[in-house]
Amino acid sequence: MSQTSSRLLELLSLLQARRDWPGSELADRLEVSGRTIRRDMERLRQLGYPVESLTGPAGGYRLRAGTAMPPLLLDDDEAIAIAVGLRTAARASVTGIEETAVRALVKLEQVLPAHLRRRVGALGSATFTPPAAGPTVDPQHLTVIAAACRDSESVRFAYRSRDGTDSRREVEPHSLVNHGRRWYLIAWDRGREDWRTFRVDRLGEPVPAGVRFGQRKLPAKDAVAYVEQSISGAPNRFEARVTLHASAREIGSRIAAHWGAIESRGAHRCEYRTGDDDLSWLALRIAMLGVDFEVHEPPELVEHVRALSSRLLRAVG
Amino acid sequence: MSQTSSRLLELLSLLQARRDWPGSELADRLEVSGRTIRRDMERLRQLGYPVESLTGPAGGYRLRAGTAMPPLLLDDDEAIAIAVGLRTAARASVTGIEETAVRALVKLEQVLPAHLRRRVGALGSATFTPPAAGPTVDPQHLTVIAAACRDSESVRFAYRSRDGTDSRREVEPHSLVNHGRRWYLIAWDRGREDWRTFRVDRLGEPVPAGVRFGQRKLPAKDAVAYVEQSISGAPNRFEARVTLHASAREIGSRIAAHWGAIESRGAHRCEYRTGDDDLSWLALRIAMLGVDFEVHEPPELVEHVRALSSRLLRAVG
DNA sequence: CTATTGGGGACAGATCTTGACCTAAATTCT
DNA sequence: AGAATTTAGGTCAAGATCTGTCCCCAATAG
Repeated sequence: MSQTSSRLLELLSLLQARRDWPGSELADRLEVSGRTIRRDMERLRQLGYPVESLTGPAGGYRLRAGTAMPPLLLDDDEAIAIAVGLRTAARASVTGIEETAVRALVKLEQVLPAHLRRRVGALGSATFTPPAAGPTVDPQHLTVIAAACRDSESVRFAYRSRDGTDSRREVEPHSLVNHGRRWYLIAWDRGREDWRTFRVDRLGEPVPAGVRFGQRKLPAKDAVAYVEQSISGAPNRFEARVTLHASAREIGSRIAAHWGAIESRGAHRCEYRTGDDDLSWLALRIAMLGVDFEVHEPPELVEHVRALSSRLLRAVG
Repeated sequence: MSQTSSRLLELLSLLQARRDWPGSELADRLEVSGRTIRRDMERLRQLGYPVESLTGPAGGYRLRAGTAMPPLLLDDDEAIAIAVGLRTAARASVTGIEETAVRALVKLEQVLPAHLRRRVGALGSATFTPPAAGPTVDPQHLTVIAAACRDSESVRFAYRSRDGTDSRREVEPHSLVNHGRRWYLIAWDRGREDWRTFRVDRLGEPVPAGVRFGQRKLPAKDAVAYVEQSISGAPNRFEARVTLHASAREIGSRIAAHWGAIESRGAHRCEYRTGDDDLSWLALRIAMLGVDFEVHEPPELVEHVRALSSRLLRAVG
């Protein structure tokens, strides 16, 4: 039944797997006549997929880039590569596509066969994460929560608040926001009967609670605004000010805009301002620039750099 | 024409965008009767997509994970997120999925609409790449070459050899191999009339030459073996041996296996061996572990760490 | 010029699709 | 327990679609 539909899908799959396909080969593979293949191409074109064709010997069909995305037909390995890629993109915190990456990840994981999911999990744990990078978010947590947001389903999880006390929460998730290298969950806390923001790196074992809920109105313009006003009272980070012995041009080409501001201080000097929660990570980020520098603020960073320096000296001396 | 096929695709798209869909809403949206929706679900199930359904109020349809990947129907933003994610996965050089990531990227880029490709390019340049990480590969180069390998199409590019001489090449690409944090292209060099391996980070402006060719037989067991025998004479890297002041367990949990070998030297000591082409990157990777250490080899690394230490000391006065 | 490959019109028979109507089963809410 | 809601699916008839065959045309590489 519906042989036509499945044949069209298979055709799309073949056209994505290789660039050029002679019609006769397609007819052979799909066990239909050449005439039907020509008609299928006509159908695909009518569906909006731009199929190019070349006549003559060495001719054939070819799927071009069009104006809209066609359905992607992936084999197992490709699906895994995409899942792994999206996980790192979701963690990146610099490109500005983290939230979209999570959305795509939710879509992918919803239909990802179980055996592939296991392989993704195994690969994910092999990724190199510098310990100085601060607490990292489990991509699995992100997808569970994002799925719950999308489907208006409440979630239960364990939470460790800033002061270290543990608790169990049941919330109605509203949205998941990436802000300043951190993920925040905005949700209505069922127990507290109020809105709360949770740092995703501080919650554990999120599980969908299976209870659907109606949308509540967020007491802010939008989710990002809410996060900003929630965390503004507790910036929880170090703001560094350093002078780099290099031109602003030279440095600017090597640093993404999200990572701090650069101001020129002459041909061979510039000032770099950047912030972070984690001193080690902050220090290394500056050291990685590979130029001489001077740390002005904060005093904790001065102390940290000094400690790092002596550790390195001990290492070789 | 072929309304059924396009409706099935739209149905798949809707089922991927949200989890639960009441049949009536689907019927409404697709402007068909409820009976047709039920029949479509039957069709999808026969095509192998596991559609779950719940009866009663709050019931509806839901696409579950099955045993095979269904076609992924992405919106523009999601496609971009996937492209960006795959680019970073292709560059990762630790997870072992780089080659698959490139293959998926080729598939995606072949059908990626032009306006989306521009957005991907813009985002890619905003990524943070530590300057100490050594020469990086342009993902665009990777996809051009991988596509040429897949489609047996020859390629032209500029190449700078190890000793710094520039040349233009026209080759018949055989395969693209990721080996030891580097990308290598194995190809038949048309000008030299022999097999060559090229480091992808040293080639520029690859363009498909439009000439198809027949497969030649590679003079080695497989592509990986060929790369290994080609580069074995020129390891071109530093091998570090350091003692870390921490237990092997503690360190092992923070380092991916690909990044080096760890051997226990008692409860509070372990030996770490790792290699790299770039001293800065090597030094920082060790420093990032956040524990005290001693560098034994190579002497260049000792010197480099000493220099880094004094730079840090200068930075804080 | 010739062989090869896609494009497509016409036709007939087979097959599929759809909505309408109806009954059954499962599940939630009252 | 009972009412309401939602999916499941059988049946039917009218209409649309699909397929293979046969045929000729246009473009292209060698």
